[in-house]
Amino acid sequence: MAQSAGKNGKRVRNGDSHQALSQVEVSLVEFFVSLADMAGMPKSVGEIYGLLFSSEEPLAMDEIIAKLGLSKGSASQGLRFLRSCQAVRTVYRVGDRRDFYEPELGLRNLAAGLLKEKIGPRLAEGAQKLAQLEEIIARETPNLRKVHENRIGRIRSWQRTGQKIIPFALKFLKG
Amino acid sequence: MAQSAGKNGKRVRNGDSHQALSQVEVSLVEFFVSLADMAGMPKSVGEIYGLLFSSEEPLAMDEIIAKLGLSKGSASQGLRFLRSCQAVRTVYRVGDRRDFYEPELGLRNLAAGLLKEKIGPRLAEGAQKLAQLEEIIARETPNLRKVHENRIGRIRSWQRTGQKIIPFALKFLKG
DNA sequence: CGGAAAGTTCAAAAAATATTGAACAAAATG
DNA sequence: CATTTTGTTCAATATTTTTTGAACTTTCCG
Repeated sequence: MAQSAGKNGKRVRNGDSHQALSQVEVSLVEFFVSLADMAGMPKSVGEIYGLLFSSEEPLAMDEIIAKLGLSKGSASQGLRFLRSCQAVRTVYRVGDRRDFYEPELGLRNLAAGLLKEKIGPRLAEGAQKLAQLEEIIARETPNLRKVHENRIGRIRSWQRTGQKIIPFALKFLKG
Repeated sequence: MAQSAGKNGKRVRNGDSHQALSQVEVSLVEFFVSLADMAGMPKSVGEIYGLLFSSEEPLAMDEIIAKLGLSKGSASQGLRFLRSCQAVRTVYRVGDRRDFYEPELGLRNLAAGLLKEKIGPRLAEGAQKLAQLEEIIARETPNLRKVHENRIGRIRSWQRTGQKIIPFALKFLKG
């Protein structure tokens, strides 16, 4: 049977493949896929998080693969990414060699993970580039230097504002 | 001459093409290209904004094209995008048929523009999808429904938090 | 008008990104 | 050990996104 329904209602064949997802699963996966895409992450990452989010129980990689019809490679990389920003956690189960995954549900932790692991490093890079820029500007003629120093000052001010907001916003995200 | 230097210091040939950029211009363009990429925008958008940011005077499209070596198409679309989120403004000049562009420098305005024009609409979409989801869930068996309502509640709570933070952050961004 | 300058549009090409799957490693099992 | 299970890696492939440039519109100017 290609449309089997357990005790949990209608089942849907999505795309072309594999193990059926319920309507709710499909919708949640779509929801997180569009979030992922908004955040510039690969679709597969959204799919995986969405599936975990919709599941009461933690899932193992092979279950994720079966449900979403992803390749092993995608699943492995997607989970690696989600772990790396602490959007999912592994759960151990007695008598089962596989790693099970459950989603982080706290907005605060999700945001903090993303910030620390993904955004922070890039901002640091940016700060470094700015420093190099200062050096270059220092060697300019006084006239030009003035203009450029003014503009660079703008960016510095953006940075300061950002650094004031971030911890504040995180505090706001309690719960 | 391929390396001409005006009164404003060293000139650099970037990539392969066209009109030389100064070191500072190159660095600022690179800086904004990496920002753009962080924000999931095309490189050309970062280049254009970076060039305008580095320029004391507003620039016309053909000047941007000449300096960056972009195609007309990219320049036109890039500027359209930047206008659409109010990251650049057009400036009119007497006796010149072209539109000149200058960058918005206020972080507050930049953030507000992006939020209103690009992020807001997608969040609205998301809210709508959520509503559809509720309908689907309402038709589930009581057992499953309970689980899913709980999860959806999470997302709702994320939304509420987000909506509280945004205006607050914008106020923070004064200056 | 006729033509040139400014700018837009969009199909095709190029470049960047994500996904696949087969080969590999590590750990458990018997 | 040999074998199976679990998971990773990465070169090749597929997909998506960006860029290009030629055709087109519009406006300006003599």
